[in-house]
Amino acid sequence: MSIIDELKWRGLVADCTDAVELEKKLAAPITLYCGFDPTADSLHVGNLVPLLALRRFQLLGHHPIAVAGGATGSIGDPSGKSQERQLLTSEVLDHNIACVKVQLAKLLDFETKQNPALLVDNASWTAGISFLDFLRDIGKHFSVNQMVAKESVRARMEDRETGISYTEFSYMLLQAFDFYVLNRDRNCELQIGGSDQWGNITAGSELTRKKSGRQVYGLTLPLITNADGSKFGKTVAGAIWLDPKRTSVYRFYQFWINVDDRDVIRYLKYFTFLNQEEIAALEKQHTENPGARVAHKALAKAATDLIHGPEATAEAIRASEILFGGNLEGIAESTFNEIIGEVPTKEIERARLADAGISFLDLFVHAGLSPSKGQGRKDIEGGGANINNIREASAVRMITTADLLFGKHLLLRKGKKNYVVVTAK
RNA sequence: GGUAGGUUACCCAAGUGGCCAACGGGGGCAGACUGUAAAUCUGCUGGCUAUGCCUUCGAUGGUUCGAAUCCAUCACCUACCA
Repeated sequence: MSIIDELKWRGLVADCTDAVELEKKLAAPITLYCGFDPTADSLHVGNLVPLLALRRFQLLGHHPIAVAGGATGSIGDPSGKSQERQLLTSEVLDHNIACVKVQLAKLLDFETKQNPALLVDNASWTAGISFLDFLRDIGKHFSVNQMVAKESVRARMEDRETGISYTEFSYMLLQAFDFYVLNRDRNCELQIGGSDQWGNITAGSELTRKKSGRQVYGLTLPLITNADGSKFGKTVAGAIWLDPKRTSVYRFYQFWINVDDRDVIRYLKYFTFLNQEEIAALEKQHTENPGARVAHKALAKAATDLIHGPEATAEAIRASEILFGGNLEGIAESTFNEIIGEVPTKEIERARLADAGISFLDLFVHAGLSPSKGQGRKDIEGGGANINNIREASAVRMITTADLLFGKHLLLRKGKKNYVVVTAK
């Protein structure tokens, strides 16, 4: 199967330049790139689609280049942003790049002899260029009239309240320059990116054509949307990150388990490497018996595997089975220990549980399940609070050492899904 | 620079002297139903040492027994004019 067919059945082609020519070109291995700006010290699930797309290309023999945006990231892409952004300090930027590079490196194959992936930083070719040279060599090829017409710029120009700084306005030139340089130095002929990158990508292919007379291509991936209209990959607590220090493996796994029924098949296509037959089989099972959530489990397992590896995934699955598998009655200590470290854990001094103990309300707030005592009282009296998986509706019920599981732990829960283990020490 | 209007809780938005911790909607949290789903219905949605107390309606100062509401000054925003 060609890469284009592969992307098409997965619903991963939003737009591309000159589809016919591009398809011919892709019959033989080519070099392509995708940029990732280090806006934080971790990528999040939203970055996953283009990143996995690079890998899909690699699996079918093409040469992927992941570009860490040391230069572009220092400017800030106005695409899809309604507000001018705060510039990152160079220390933060350096830290972010270092972290993001590690994550990029995990999902691409740099070892293969055939078509090893490449990781470069665009700061390496922009750093040495003087402003004057850039204006003369690159700026000359851009028409401000056209730049202003691009959606990302126009939206900000029309919004008189926020406007757009000259810095962000120039972002497009830098990204276009990347494409030109990568084509010149590495014979890179295709750039992929999210659909919000369309303007930046076409700017790059035009610059390359004007400067080197070479035809290069662009392909954009769709913006992922949730069925209920909310933003993909964002929860109230914030983004779902790839870094386990920011989003625990358990929470990462749970994120996929909790995907809307209407989205799960689409996401299997977007976020896993399961093939057409495998996904069709899952779709069949999902349609026949959605309650079994076979597709959700497959999605969560595959996605978590990909990012965190099979071992951590197995632990997250096991913890999920224990917590959502029914009651904890007669559970073995070793089994219970499997959920520690997966769900958030809080410590409490053993002395506070001695004698009269601590009120359930105070314990609940201590565990961080409620932001304040007022809210905690409402949560508890509303019947949403559990200790050791038994509902406790009295805020003043005293919790003592007698409540400890295995003489050590308390399992608190708010609602159906929010667990915290409180450990006495 | 002139004139008019605005600034209320996470967001939108009522309230124009006491009944206001502040209507309503969205969002969020929780409960019921279910499948750790969707839809629906219900409750909650400033804090506390809690039948009461404290802080909050752009900022500061004032009038009043009493202010989100009236007055003054300042800041910011919007519209029209220059």
